[in-house]
Formats: sequence, C-alpha cells, structure tokens
Amino acid sequence: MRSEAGRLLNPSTSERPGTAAEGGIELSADYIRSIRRKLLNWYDRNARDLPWRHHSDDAYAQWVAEIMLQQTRVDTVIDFYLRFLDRFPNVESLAIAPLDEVLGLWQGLGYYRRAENLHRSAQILARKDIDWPKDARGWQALPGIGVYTAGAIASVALGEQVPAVDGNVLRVLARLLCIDDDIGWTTTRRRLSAAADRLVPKARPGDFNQAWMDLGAAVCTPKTPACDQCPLARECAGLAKGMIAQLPVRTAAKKPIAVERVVLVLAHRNRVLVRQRPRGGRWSGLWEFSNLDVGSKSHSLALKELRADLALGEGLRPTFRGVVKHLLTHRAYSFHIYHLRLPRAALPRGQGQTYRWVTEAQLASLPVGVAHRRVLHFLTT
DNA sequence: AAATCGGGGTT
DNA sequence: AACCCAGATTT
Repeated sequence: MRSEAGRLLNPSTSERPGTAAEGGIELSADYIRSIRRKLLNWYDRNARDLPWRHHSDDAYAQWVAEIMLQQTRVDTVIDFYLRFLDRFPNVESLAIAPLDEVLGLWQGLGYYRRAENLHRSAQILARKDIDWPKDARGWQALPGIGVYTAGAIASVALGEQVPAVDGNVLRVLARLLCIDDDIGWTTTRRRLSAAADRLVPKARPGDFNQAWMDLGAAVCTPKTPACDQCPLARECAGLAKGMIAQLPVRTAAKKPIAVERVVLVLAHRNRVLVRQRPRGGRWSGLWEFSNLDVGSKSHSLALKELRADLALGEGLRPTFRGVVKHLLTHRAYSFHIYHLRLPRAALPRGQGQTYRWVTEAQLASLPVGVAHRRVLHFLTT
C-alpha cells in the first residue's frame, strides 16, 4: 500500500510555510483537506450515541459533561451525567443548590475539586458577575475550565473554530504526524496543539473535535490500534514509517507511595461518628471515619493517639475488622479498620473539624469517598 | 517541569 | 501490575 503521508507531510508542499513556528509541524492544504473530509465522513457513520450529544446546542449540558469527562472514561461518566442533569437541568438550579448535594451526586466520580469549581462557576454565572461566555476565551475564565475544556464547549455548543486537544488527540496526532518526542513535554504539546488548530475546520468544528476522540477510543487505541480499520491510515505518517508500536512516547509514571492508616469507627447504639474533611486536600468536603497515618508507629499506638485526639475518654479495646485497600494515582492506601462501641455519644471538642453522629440512613445521604464507603462493609455487626 | 488531585477499566 | 483515561491548578 502506497502512503500519501510522506508526500503530504513534505514541507515543500505546504500552502502556508510561513505559519510554521520554530519546530512547528508543516501541513499541506491538501493534507488538511483530506483529514477533515475523511475524519468527518468516518464520524458520520461511527459516532457514538452519548447523552450529551443530544444537547449539542446547550452549553451548560456540554460544560457539565466536559467537567465530568476530565481524566474520566466515557462509560464511567454516563450514569453520573444523567443523574446530575436530571437534578440540575440548568445553571440556575445548580447555583442555588448546597455544595453537599452537588458533592453527593459526584461521590464515586473522583477529583472532587471539579464539583466545587463547577458549583462555584455556576454561582458566578447565575449572579451575572460576568456575562455568559460567548467564546472559548470566555469559558476559560471560569474556575475548573482550562484550554481543553473551553475548546470543547466552544466548538461543540457555539460552533467556534477552536481545537480541543485531550490525551486522546495527543496520542492520535503523535501517530498521525509521527512525532516521537515525549508527549508529556510542554514543547511537544504545543506543537501538536498547533497542528490540531490548523486541522479543525470552520464548518462542524465540534463534530470534528469529537471525531478525534471517538477515533482514539474505537480505532487508535493506546495499545494495539486497529490501523486496518482507520479512515486516516493512508494519511498516517506513523503507520507509513512502521512506528505505530512505539508511538506515542511518554515517560513512565512513578509508582504510588504506600500509605498505611488506622481507621477508628466509633459507634453508639445505631449511630457512628463521622467527620467532614477540610477544604483543599484529598476528598475535599467529603465525610469519613476518624483515621490517622500509622507511619512507623504500631497500630495500637496510632489508635491511642487517635483516641486521644478525639478526647472521648477511655472505653473498651477496639476490635480489628479488616483492611480496605484503595489505590490512587499517587498513593496506595491501606486502611486498617478498628471498631469500638462507646457507652456515650459525645462529640469531640476543639478539633477544628465538623463531627456528626449519624445513622446508616443519614450517612447514605452524605457525600463519602469510595474507600470509606467500603469501610461500612466491615461493620455489619 | 513537577506535584497534586480519584477511581476504575484494559491489557 | 502497568497504563491511562474528553485535565486543571498549584508549586
């Protein structure tokens, strides 16, 4: 099979050589035209049927979808999205809701700062502190919206001719243009973004951007891409040079740091003690059982410190109930669960944290991270 | 440029 | 067990 990639990528055939910056990727007008036509053609026949694609003109609906989709797979998002839009169908309903309820709909989805920023941005817009964004630049002024998300919203909902370069597009473009620099580097991302910017058409920019994503999800997958089914195979420089298996180049992620914690679940009658996590860190604003880093201490000493912090007096000895392992990108947690029934239900004093004694039903309505939700399975008695 | 911020599906 | 996902923000 004779590839067009070599000829079409040749700088000498580029229509606008002057636009290429230092180290920029030259794309001929013919090449750009080919990519646009073939990718959109493929998309017309292969586009996934996704909930937010039924509201393409609704910037709010696109916005919510794009925030949820940050670093999160489509299949994971769908159910969260449907529930969220059912409860908050527009920016006004979201703006007047308490953050706890927003977090409640977000629990299990991760990166909870996204929910805070979404809520905060909704309030900014509902209060009309700023005008409703009319382009990508306007969207990017809101907290939680970066270059990618702004481009996605503006291209899909507003029809603006801007790219939306996510991890998918970086991978596909690195292969298509045979870029073997580390796609983690700022310089590489800048070059690929510049290429994406030149490729996005004036007509149907939103469909075009989404077509990259569908292609990346269905054909140009991270491992073993289906090049024999790819509509851009003839334009793919990586394929022509036999480099697909090596592309994209990316430095390996570091291993997560192991963290061991003791969890002390205090119970009184049918209630358990929970506390709300402080703003800003992990699981910001979510509820959890009292827990403490073990570090180099023994479990019994860590538990003793935890009980001293809670200042709930002496009681019986906590009983060990099991371990919840919870893996994050940068941390590998193991929560060692201990259970202790108290004769009295007093609230800890002077901890600068919000504590509550709650029934199981009440706990169900509070936002709790996945790890501490799993702790519940160890407390059946 | 590197670290931080969740959780889960694929390979 | 490694990889990576419709990234943004802070350091």
